[in-house]
Amino acid sequence: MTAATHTPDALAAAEKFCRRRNLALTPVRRRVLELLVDAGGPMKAYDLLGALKPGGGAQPPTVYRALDFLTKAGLVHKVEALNAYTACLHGEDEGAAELFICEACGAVEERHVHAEPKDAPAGFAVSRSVVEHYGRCAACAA
Amino acid sequence: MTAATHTPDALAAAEKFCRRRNLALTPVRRRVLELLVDAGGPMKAYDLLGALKPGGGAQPPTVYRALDFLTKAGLVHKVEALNAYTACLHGEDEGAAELFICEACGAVEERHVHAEPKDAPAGFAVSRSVVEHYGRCAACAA
DNA sequence: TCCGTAATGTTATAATATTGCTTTCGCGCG
DNA sequence: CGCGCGAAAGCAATATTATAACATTACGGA
Repeated sequence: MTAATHTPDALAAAEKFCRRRNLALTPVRRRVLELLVDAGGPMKAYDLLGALKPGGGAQPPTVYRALDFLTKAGLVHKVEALNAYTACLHGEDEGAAELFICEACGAVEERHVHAEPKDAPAGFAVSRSVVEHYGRCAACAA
Repeated sequence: MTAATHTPDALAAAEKFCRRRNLALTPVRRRVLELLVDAGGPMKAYDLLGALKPGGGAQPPTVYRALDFLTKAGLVHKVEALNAYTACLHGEDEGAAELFICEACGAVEERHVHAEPKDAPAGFAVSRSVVEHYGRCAACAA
């Protein structure tokens, strides 16, 4: 079975989100999202792979395709500097995600930026931003 | 020979920078920096590797160690979302680097942020930030 | 000289990600 | 029903990015 400790609403919300947009939240995709939600923080693709099918049956494309779908849907973000992936629970389209990653406990907090960068080069049109702050969260402060 | 089209001052400045800090800008490190400066934009580690010793003699650790040194010295930045590396020519320690990367021509513009993020979670102490904006530069505007 | 340290060389392998092709499945339609 | 279509998943192979572990060299000081 797939019992889990996640906030029960998170997956239900994702399902509603997908249904409204006519996106197919298939079992594999749902399961990947569930693993990320339960983890409460970033996971590596190969850890997801291992967790997906403990027997070792799943292949890399399975998880990468699911992550690709979830990322495009906005339900997951890639943490670029960690090569990891984290669930995004806000449910609505927002500006660029800004991530605060605690290097001690691994927790990720997410904020959303609506403003364009103030100091962009003249004429530069931003289409996508990666903003990641590493440090220590309040609970892990030295 | 190692003739190059780089701004002649860039490497001289890097040498001065290292001398003042007692950092060893060895031939390999210098050559990697030179390749990045000449490229005028981000390069992948294995492209640097290929360019370092056309005969194929260089091994991955050679270039990764040089990049590690240059990154720590602040002379090179890793472009996280591209798994690439770009020369940083400003010469002095600054706040976090903020990169504007043109997806059409590959050019990278660099700015420096001195401010802490305004919307950090309470008590979060930032030690390092990754800020990368992707889009089109003025010259490549649609 | 002899040692200690920093840098580099060398070999192997780990970790991350993609390509290309096949198979399955649900669904609309004749 | 039976067929064909398209989306998703399975599967095998391989590409790309990065590191570990150990040997060798070069150079400065005791």
